[in-house]
Amino acid sequence: MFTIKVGDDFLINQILECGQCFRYKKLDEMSYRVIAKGLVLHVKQDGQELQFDCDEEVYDDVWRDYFDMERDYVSVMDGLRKKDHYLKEAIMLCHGVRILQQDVFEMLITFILSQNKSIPQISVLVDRLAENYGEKIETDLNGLGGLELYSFPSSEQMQHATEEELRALKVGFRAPYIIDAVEKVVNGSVNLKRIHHMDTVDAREMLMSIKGVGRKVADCVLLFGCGKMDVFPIDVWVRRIMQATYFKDKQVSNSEMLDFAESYFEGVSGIAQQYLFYYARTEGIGK
DNA sequence: GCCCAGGCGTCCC
DNA sequence: GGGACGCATGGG
Repeated sequence: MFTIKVGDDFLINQILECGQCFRYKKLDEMSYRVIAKGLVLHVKQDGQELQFDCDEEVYDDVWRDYFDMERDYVSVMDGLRKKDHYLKEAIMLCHGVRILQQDVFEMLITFILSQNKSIPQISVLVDRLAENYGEKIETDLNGLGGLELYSFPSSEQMQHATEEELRALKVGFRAPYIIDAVEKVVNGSVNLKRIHHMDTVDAREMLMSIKGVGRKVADCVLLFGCGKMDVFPIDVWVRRIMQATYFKDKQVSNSEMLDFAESYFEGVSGIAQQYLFYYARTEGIGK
């Protein structure tokens, strides 16, 4: 057990439920189980106290980075709040959201799966891939009652997966996309070891060489798996809220929206996107 | 049965 | 570059 103090820029429920993470389970009010980095974590927040069921060393090695603890979200929010009343209201409700630093390969496959799926359905598919290709996680936790948990597979663990196998897991038309992604990652033409150090534009171009990876999926991978804060994934929800706010009086294309976002949000468009996304979903904007 | 879901590839202009 | 359409599958 390890406990730290957090400010009001950290709300575990908002962080996990804002649509970036697909491998958590709510156990109780502000209490969750998360599977990430080949580990199971139980985390609970009680006001300013954040409790991890691990020791300090594991926190320092794994979870500090995962929860993006070194980034100053207070400053980011201060900058964004000043810009307009939409951001001000979004941040008032979503001030506890942070961008998780998740595994790149997991994000790649997860967001390939995400197309034309609802968020709960994506979780089902991700779990199914983990159960079939990942490793059973050994835990010494009490109260799991025989529950088996599986880590998300590495590219190596998936490299012999076949299209028929994947279709049997009900990934549908995304099966060949996953095959192509695994192949390119394994053979190195998409180098995920180097991607963190690459320029956003180059990294995006590399990801988009994979069949089934377009601008939106690539930008989600860059944001949630590579720490690139200067991207702006546009999905149906972001499109709705952007039309309802910054582009009230005219229909705009995605590229117009992107041009606007990348200059207006000044290098933290990805974080702004996440506030707007969570805000749009919780407030049901455009629905 | 119909529509929609964190889109994308293909075809066509 | 941009619009129309098909794509597997499941839920409402």
